Amino acid sequence: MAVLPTNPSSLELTISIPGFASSPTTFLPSSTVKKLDMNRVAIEEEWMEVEDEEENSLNGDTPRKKLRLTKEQSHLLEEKFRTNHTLNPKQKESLAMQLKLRPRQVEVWFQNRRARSKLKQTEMECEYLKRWFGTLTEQNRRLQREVEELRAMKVGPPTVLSPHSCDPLPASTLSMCPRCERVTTNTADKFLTDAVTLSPKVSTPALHSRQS
DNA sequence: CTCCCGGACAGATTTACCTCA
DNA sequence: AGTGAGGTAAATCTGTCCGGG
Repeated sequence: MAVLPTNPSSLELTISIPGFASSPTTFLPSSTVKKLDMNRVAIEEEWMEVEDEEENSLNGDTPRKKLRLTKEQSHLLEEKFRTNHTLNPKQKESLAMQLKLRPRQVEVWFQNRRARSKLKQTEMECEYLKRWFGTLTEQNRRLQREVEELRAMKVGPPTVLSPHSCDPLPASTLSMCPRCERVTTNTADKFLTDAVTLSPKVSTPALHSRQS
């Protein structure tokens, strides 16, 4: 395995040898892998050595170690992600080279990043829908109150006004509005019920167009 | 057209590491 | 200083889709 002297001044984070995608577990002696500088072990021959070592130690019981990206690496990955959420093989290769990482690590990072941004988006939508639900609930309450008030008002002989001329219509005998010919009931009660049913339309928010 | 294979990806899960009480 | 809980992110696993032979 390639164990190189650490250089604390070049990195904020020091890392251990990461696992490889092709091998589910990385088994390296913990005494030797601790605090390895990722940026110093990434050249090809060294990775080959690491892979050999891994191959040889697959049956060991040393727990795999996890890579921690440096701030610089994360920053560059984020920058690339901002312009492109997926990479073609060429881009992946060149970015990996630039970051001194393996292409597989770049690929994994992008996969996880996509998952994180989708999760974030879903959470935002969830919050938005919660607020919308609250608004609708409140609106519904208001309309119910209004219905109750209108019901209370109709206790005496009801007078229903034509929606067009505002002329009083005899509600008890009304069967149809003379103008629009749509009211089929002859009771003010039904008229009021319809008014509630036909409450103002609430436009559905365009959830997917809110992403910026 | 169907089958098979390999690569890319999403989603779920595991796990190492970090922070904080 | 030590420790356990919880969070984060890298890595892995599994299943699906799709293009090419």
